Amino acid sequence: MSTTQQHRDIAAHLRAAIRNGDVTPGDPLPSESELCERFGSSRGPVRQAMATLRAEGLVSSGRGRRTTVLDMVPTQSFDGVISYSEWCRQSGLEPGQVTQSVARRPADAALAAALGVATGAPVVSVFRLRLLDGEPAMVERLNYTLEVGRHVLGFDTDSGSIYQHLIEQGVDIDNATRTIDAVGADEDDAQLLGVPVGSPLLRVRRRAFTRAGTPVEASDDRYLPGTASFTVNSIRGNQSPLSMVVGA
Amino acid sequence: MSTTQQHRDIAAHLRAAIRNGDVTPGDPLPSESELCERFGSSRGPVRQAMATLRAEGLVSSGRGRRTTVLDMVPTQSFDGVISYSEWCRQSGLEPGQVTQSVARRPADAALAAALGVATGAPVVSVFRLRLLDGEPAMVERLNYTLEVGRHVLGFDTDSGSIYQHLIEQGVDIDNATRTIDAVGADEDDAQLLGVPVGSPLLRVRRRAFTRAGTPVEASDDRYLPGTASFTVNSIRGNQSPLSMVVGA
DNA sequence: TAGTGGTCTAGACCACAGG
DNA sequence: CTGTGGTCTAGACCACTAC
Repeated sequence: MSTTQQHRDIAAHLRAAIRNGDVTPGDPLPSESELCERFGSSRGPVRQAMATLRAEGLVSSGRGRRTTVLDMVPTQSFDGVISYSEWCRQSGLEPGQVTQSVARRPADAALAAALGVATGAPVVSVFRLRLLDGEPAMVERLNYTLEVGRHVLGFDTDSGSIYQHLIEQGVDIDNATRTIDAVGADEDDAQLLGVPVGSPLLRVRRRAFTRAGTPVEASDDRYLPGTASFTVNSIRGNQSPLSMVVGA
Repeated sequence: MSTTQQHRDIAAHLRAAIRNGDVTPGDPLPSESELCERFGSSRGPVRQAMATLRAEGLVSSGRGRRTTVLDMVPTQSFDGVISYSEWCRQSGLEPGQVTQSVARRPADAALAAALGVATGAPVVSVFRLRLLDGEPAMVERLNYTLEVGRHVLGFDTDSGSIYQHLIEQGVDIDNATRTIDAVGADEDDAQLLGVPVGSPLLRVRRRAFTRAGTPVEASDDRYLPGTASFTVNSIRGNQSPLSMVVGA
């Protein structure tokens, strides 16, 4: 929104050129001075646009070298990162959900630690089977602090995106951490997804925070293999925001 | 390396302050003008340092707001991303490897596509069990184009990092894409890792490229659950370089 | 050696959050 | 309102690559 920003225009223009195939992987992008002329701007906005593309994993650059196009890697908005419904829509697929339970209950030690509350403090938990184009795809276990979860208790969890609902209620969700690993299906997972107990599932645990750093959500999503995978692009000389760590 | 760079100094100083606990999650960082004074620099380098911290998921900022510290999230160098040995060392653990086979063989259709060569063209494949502090942790299947793989054929693959060796040979590895999902152990995996066939494993497939975009490596690593997981931090208003995609 | 991207300066205006 | 971070300008020098 807001007025047009040069660096966004420039980045969008280059992104489009890459996606259209006007410049193909391995080709150089126009030089910065050329882009300055073409967009009638100074070097600042051009460099900011380049930094964006670099962060998205679309291009690689370096001293003396021309900036070159890498293989196209899809990126994802924050909404798509945190909301299954939004992710489905961005992928052109139909999300669905079958609520198993919505409950206010006391937090066990692990959940309390994740949400930054005392053990036994009340939290709101949602347990849903999620569908992809009508087929079982993921088992979702959401847990919210009471302050946030109270907006969930009065919401029809079969109707769609809880995240969307929370944003509309003015809940401040600013950042999230996801931890990805593999687990075997437990009995609930197995029954809902229609696979044997112990079958491999891709587990994504998510913690979401306010701007001030207060935890608001701690969740556990388990995907059927083949329905979802994660892709990340790393470039030499960049620190990767994704890290592999030892242990569960 | 090279002369001291202000933006790196500033970023390093702030990173250290965060890790030392001088500023704790939720606290504001010094304002940009304050940092300009303290480091005797103009705003450019300060903003570049902030952009780095933001990309690393360490801080969150926005118009009018102070830049605030998020929970500390480990980041990873490109070397750590691509090299198991380097990752272990960064984690303070001892890497190990037991080579099962090193072979020059013709590529099947899938591998040929991944490496950008013709089906049946010769490639170099390495199959190793990797250890973490002496215990089985991961099954590694590496595949290189012939031009790169010829440096591997004469290398003692039980001695350590192939990536390190390739870099020393002057191989140009500039960027890599990792795709993460879950699979069941096949017979080879099961035997080497000491788990039943079908047990959940975390699979990381990696494709590595030169600056010009030529594929050089296509690999498949399968981790025992509990030995490795991935963590990523996402911030509202940023595009995430990690994306979740439909399908295997 | 010519041109590139990386770094830096010293200014400026604006949108927005907070008191 | 004041101060913040976001955006932008118009210059400059340097390290490096490719020729």
